[in-house]
Amino acid sequence: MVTAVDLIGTVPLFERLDASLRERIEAITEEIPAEADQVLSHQGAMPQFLYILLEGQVALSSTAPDGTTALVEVLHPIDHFVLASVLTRLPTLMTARAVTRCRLLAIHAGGLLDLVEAEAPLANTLLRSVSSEFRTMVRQLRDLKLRTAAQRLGCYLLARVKDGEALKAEFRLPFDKGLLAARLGCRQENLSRAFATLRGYGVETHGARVILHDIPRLKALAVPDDPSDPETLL
Amino acid sequence: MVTAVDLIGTVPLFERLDASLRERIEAITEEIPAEADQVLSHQGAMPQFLYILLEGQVALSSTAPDGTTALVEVLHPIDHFVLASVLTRLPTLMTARAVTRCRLLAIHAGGLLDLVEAEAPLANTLLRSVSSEFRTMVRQLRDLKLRTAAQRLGCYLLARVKDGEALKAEFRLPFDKGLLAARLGCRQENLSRAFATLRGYGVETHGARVILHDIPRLKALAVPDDPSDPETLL
DNA sequence: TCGGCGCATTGATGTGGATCAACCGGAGGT
DNA sequence: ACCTCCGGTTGATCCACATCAATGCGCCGA
Repeated sequence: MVTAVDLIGTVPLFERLDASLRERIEAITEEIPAEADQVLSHQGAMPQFLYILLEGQVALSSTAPDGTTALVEVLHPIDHFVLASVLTRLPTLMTARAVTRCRLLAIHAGGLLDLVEAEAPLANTLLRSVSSEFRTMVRQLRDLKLRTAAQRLGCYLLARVKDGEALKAEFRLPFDKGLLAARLGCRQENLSRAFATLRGYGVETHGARVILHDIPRLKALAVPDDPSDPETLL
Repeated sequence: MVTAVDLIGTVPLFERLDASLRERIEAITEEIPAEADQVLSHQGAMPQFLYILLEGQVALSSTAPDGTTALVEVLHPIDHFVLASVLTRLPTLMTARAVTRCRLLAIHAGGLLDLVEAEAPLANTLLRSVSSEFRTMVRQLRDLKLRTAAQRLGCYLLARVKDGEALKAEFRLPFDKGLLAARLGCRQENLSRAFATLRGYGVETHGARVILHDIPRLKALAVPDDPSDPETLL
């Protein structure tokens, strides 16, 4: 049987920690399932657990006082969520909802905080993680302000192609178009139009199946930032 | 004479650290001045220093490959910047530019990383800080997606009123309207129109001087999130 | 005092995306 | 087979904001 501690070892967040520390984390975590649509953490609530997504998909969204909602991120294995809230001991700013049936690890927030206080390696791992989440948010902010929906879609598609496929690529979307639209910060209708626009740039779609016929052309439209070349980040 | 170590002690980021650790930080920091418009850290570059702003204002902006730029935040004393990049050892995603003449502390990035590795209290302090920056970004993302420019301006104005002023308030804007517009994610022209809209909600302006005559009414329009009441965060 | 310059405001028009509404096509149930 | 439901698409219209252009106004130096 697979125990939680085995699982903890496979979580990238913790993989560099030594076994004794991982065991102590294991002692305060439990594995839990979640049904599709189940709310795992409610905006405005104090998080009881740090969650790690082992299987399935989880959507993070933030809703304004007037009730409108912005989807901020869709998580896949092996991501985690509500880390920043746990660390700041502040109520969450987003609601986490299972998109599909999920399997998760739930690490008790209080216990984790105690460990973080005492263990520099753990604090360091989390520091890296939160910092990179911060950077993700900055990028999203920039994309939202500076790129059109079609460009954001283009970037999203380009991000799914594996390295080495310079000209053509084919894959399927990891979730339905309604969710993709929300993730890209637009409505389903506009995502549809965005796909229509990209058709002129060698993008073919059949349902969730996507074929990119001309990656360079798509890049020219979408202008993705290329992480391997800091100069293009200027 | 005021030494850097005295200054380190006054930086909220470090104030909870014990004296010996602060000294070790002091050993790798220097105080530097900056002229208005001077670029302190360039997008896409590896940050050499963690900066702490002692005097003046610094703008953080992110520019897309096509050259358009989004201002993400305007910093005031005693904020710091490029922390997430230093911690992840990744190139910066934003350019930091002095808005006014500034005085700063520059903490050597490599040295800081060494300290962070070894010192749990330091790692913890930074963890809190990055986490709360992360939360700030989430909020900005939500505001941008969900609120109009007039609402964002309303929230911004309401955020400047000190607690206890429930009905009326008066203050001056900390920087010029061009910068405020960028900070709010709109053009100067639209900021102007936003102010015009708010005039109908008891907002009076004379240059940088702002008078709020009817705070409750403004709140009703802008619907700021009230940090003291988690329920309104729903 | 007068010109000029820069910031702020105001107006006219264009655009991206939201919203509302109708329609299409495949999957499941009967 | 048929109907129904639902995700997706398409079209029409609306709204917030950008953009372009003109004007107003305070400040400063000649």
